[in-house]
Amino acid sequence: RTDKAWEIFSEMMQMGISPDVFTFNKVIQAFCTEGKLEEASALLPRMEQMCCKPDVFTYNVIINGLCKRRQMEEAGRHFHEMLNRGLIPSHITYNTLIDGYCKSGNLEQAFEIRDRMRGQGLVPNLVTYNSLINGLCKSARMEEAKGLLTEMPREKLVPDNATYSILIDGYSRLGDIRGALELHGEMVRKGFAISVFTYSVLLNGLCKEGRMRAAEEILKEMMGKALVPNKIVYNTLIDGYSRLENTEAALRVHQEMGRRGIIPDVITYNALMKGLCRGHKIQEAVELLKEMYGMGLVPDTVTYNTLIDGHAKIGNIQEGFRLLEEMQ
RNA sequence: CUAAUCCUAAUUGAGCCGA
Repeated sequence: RTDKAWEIFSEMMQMGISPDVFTFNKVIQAFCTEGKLEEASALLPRMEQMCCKPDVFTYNVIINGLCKRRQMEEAGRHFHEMLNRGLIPSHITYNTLIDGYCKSGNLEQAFEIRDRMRGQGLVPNLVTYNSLINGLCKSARMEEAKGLLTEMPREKLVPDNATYSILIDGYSRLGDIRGALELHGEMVRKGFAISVFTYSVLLNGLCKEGRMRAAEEILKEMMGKALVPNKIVYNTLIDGYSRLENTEAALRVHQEMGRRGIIPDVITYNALMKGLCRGHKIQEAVELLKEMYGMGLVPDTVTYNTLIDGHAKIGNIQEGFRLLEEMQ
């Protein structure tokens, strides 16, 4: 809501209340999260003339906005700009850049930033490790990822739920369910407080492999620890059953989530429709479209693509085109 | 208010590219 933020910001200036660094940082952050990075950068000179110099937070926010949009060259420029201004980058500055480079697939540069961080006397922390491990996992470099995990205790760092879920997800996406389950077993053995989030990652891995029996077991284990499944957990299971065209089971999970008072979202319905379409139960899928509307949910591109694809696959091109028009 | 604002992990479609 940059519009609103900007409005209030202007209003406070009109009232003669001068903004401070904090105020500016918030406005800049708002622009960044909306992807209006030009506007965000344009505020730097303005804040200087109005009240104050940009601080490390200011730069972190901007660099993060650029990293999130994979504009790494520009992020690097801002990083150097902050150095030129005599500002000392923090852990967060470095972590932000490391994550950005990892997500852009430039692991080399990510590690270089880590070294630079060390050179400045800053010790890589948990987020640094998690970001790098994530980068390695996404590049299918599991050995090195695991290597970083084992290196953590030497740095007096304790892996957290993010660390484990990153690795479990990494193994899962490479089809290495054993590796994923092994890590899970390690957490259980250690008596680690596994979160619902982490469970959902493992469940997703099992579901993608069609291991629904195992998934149900893990779900039981989770609930046995008094953890409450959330929407994502249910959506994941529905997707798993849908991939196997087990529409009965998918619908059963859908009902179960309703019984537990969890409101389905667009993803829930998209996953259900996928199963029905694959099982050639297109009519039922279309029924769900109505049900969605009834719940105040707005079908998205995925919804329509699923249905159009379903119709196309059974040769009902005409209905496919009708849906195409309906979505426009 | 202010030990305030900034960093890391999960769920849905089709197509394209690649093997």
